[in-house]
Amino acid sequence: MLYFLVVTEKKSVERQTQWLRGVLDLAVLALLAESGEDYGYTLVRRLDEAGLPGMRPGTLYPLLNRLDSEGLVRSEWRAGSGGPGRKFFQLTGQGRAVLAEQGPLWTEFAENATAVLERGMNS
Amino acid sequence: MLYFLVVTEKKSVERQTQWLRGVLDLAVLALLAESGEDYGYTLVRRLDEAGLPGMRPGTLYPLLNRLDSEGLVRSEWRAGSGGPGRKFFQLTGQGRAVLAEQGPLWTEFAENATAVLERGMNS
DNA sequence: TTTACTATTTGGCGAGACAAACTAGTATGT
DNA sequence: ACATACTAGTTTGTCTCGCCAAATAGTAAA
Repeated sequence: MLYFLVVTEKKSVERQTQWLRGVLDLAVLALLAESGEDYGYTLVRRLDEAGLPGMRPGTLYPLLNRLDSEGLVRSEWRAGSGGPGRKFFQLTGQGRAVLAEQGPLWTEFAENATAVLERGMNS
Repeated sequence: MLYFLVVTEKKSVERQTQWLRGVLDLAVLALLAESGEDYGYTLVRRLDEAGLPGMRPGTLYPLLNRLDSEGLVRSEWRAGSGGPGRKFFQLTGQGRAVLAEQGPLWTEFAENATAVLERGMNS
């Protein structure tokens, strides 16, 4: 019974991380748009607070570098005030454009998916 | 310029297919809950009508078999009235339980993600 | 018998998320 | 001085799942 609980809980976590696929990068762009700039470590916290928990460094940092090499963000090393150096990221014009273009598409998709699930659950 | 258009359009499509990860199976369970039973070919159409377009047979059929082997649906071959045989799927109790448990989690996740994106877009 | 529509199967590919281990700078308590 | 803990970022190998393409086949209409 405990085993069952553990398994289903693990499965839920795995599923939620699947859900992040494809929208995590938009979420990061959105957080950068909101704060002007930020670095990886605190972005993890902000994602967590925003209800998108469980981000691992091995997920976020490669993503940030990917966004960088795609030109959606730019990065700059700065000395850390208390702690090691930090790589600050900020949105580029291109990044802002992608966010403006893809954000509404996500909203629409999410609404459609939610509608399907709720119709199914109420039958 | 045309090249650019083609590329960004392709990227959008790619992104939307990423969004399906982890929720496509719930959507299929929901459609089966709604209709009692159904088979692959028409599920593609129903997904399309529900705003989750572009499903390929190479995606849906393996998914249905996965759900079958996980015990979330059960399947039965029946002769097709006009056309080849059809493999009908219907929800099991376990499938219904998974839908009831995971569906609300999706709703919550989708709302959180949407909120983050919208805060980002309005700043 | 050719064409078109319906229906399912199979195989290979690739993006990206994970876990885990690693490097390192700073701060705190003893 | 030393151990410990916290902050910060990197690297590597593995796995899932959705994609594309192509094969297989039954039925129906021309």
